[in-house]
Amino acid sequence: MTLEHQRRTHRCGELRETDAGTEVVLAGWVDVTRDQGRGLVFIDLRDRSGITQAVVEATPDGDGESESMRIARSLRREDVVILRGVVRPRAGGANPRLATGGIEIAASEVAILNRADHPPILPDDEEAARMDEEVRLRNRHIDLRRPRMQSILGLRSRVTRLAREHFQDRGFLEVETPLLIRSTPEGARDFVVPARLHRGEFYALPQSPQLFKQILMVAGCDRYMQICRCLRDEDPRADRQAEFSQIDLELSFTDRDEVLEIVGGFVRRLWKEILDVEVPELVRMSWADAMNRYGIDRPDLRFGLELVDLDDLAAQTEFGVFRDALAAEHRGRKGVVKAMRVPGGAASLTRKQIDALTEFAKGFGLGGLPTTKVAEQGFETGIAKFLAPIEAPLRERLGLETGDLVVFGPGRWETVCKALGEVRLKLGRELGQIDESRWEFLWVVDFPMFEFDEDEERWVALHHPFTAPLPGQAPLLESDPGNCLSAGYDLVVNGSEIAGGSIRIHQQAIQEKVFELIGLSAEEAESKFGFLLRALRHGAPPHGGIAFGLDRLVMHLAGTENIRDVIAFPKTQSGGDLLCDAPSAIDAAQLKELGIDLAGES
RNA sequence: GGGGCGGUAGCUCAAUUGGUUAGAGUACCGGCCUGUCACGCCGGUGGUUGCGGGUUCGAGUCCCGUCCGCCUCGCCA
Repeated sequence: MTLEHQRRTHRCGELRETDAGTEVVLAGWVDVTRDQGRGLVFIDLRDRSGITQAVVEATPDGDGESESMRIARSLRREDVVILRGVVRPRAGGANPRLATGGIEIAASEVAILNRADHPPILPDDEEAARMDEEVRLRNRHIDLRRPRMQSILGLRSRVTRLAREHFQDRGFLEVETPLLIRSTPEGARDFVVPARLHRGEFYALPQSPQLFKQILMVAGCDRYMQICRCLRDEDPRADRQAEFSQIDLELSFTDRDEVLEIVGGFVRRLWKEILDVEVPELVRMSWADAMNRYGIDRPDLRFGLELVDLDDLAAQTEFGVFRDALAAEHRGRKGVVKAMRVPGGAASLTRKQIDALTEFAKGFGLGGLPTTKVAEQGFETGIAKFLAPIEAPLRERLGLETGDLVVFGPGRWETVCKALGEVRLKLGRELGQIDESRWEFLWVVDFPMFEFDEDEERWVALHHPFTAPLPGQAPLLESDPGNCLSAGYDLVVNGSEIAGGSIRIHQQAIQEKVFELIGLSAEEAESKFGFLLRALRHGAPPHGGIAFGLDRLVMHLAGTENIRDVIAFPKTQSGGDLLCDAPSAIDAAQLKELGIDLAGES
């Protein structure tokens, strides 16, 4: 049998000095060749597992050019070849940069499985880092050959394998849920698919399997898991795609503590097995604490720069900005004054940087960003004169030291939290306060059930409208929905939300009440979510669950900040697939069959 | 929908105030080279400057429009 029809015996990253003397057959892509002249050609052969150097040599008596030598000299990058030879220690010294650097294959026979056209890009990690991502995405079949990308694909595969193993070992049943479902109100914009057999009607692609996994609980599945695709027609970000994956879980007869315990165990196992990092028992923080101290519902605990409440002290000053902020009231909530101590900030931040920070904060709705510097003799610059009367308690509360900068955020609570939270993150990054080697996990719990939507002038569910109130909080749905806490929870690592879920409403009456509060009439609720309400009537167990953002999880484990790096075939910011050039126009015949007329350009 | 940055050879980039035939590295093609591994040396091919329009004697460069990519605000139950 000729070489090109034989099977490889090893992969390109496997052979070591201990294999010396073995005859092997390797197949792969030509990474590069080094032609030393008529008598000697090196071939670096690459597959997913690594690179092995093969050598084609003229026979010592030099009886002219062999067929293998002729082929070897003709090889070009990314040609697909197979070769046979004997493993031997390197004659020319080891290459410490390769795992196989101690050996080489003395190739006796080389055959071409497939010639490659001149490749538009090369699968080189260093070049890829400089390359326009557009070019990489357009040539994804080559980009994915890079060692880094192969390694991430492998990592992602290990994560999904571990998830299936971990949860299925604990009684979770893997169940698939439909992709063509009913469009539902609330939440993100749906992707929509025309229904040929029902002219004028549409399926929606699922934003998540939420309702189906709840119905699986009603159906007695007890514990469900799925690695599923979710689709939300919203603008992407660096860590967000319209099409993404979740590790989706749901449990019956459970409570919040059990869910957090099970999920915490999985996360600790993941970090241990993938990164060999011991993650301690996960801490919990209330949403209110997170917002007040970090200005955000997913705090990055790798650094300080915490926000401190100053309402009482600010009220003792004559500073109009503080007094106005505190006097203002919005939807029953008084304005606040918060402050942040920036250690050493008086020296490390220039006037120009502070001005830029002010503009940055204004971008989040803050009226301004008063600051002052802490000197030996008192406060200097900025609003120092207003602060003089409260100097001693202010120093104590913020732990101020000479050389610090203090940043103040007066205004509506939501605005101050958002703006100072963003200022905190920006300063943390720019002042090099973030220890990239740390992993800071926490559960954020005790979310409010609702937040008020100023534009639509109605309550909207902070999590989703199937989230249950915390035990004992249900009466507040009637009396004070704005202060009713939910049984929702988010898992946060290093300021990034990697999982979120809740204990669900399993009683129809409470579900109807929540629908009513978010402005969904009984008729609408019945028409949009009737199948869920009907299920809740037919014996729904208490249940709850969670979903991991798989892509983001892999981003953290892989150490990348680009979600496209962890998705084999990602989309661009405008939702395009540059490899297959989707989306695209479709035939008039297809449109006709679907009963769709396109409106003219508007 | 808003804001910012970018688009010149296959790839990464350069091109003075608007001025000759748009250059370099690399890749690619040809030749040479028996221990390379970012191989080396010699020679060569390669351009709708994203696209369309305008100003100008003359546009990669200035103006208008548009497309595409990235970041970001809004949005993402």
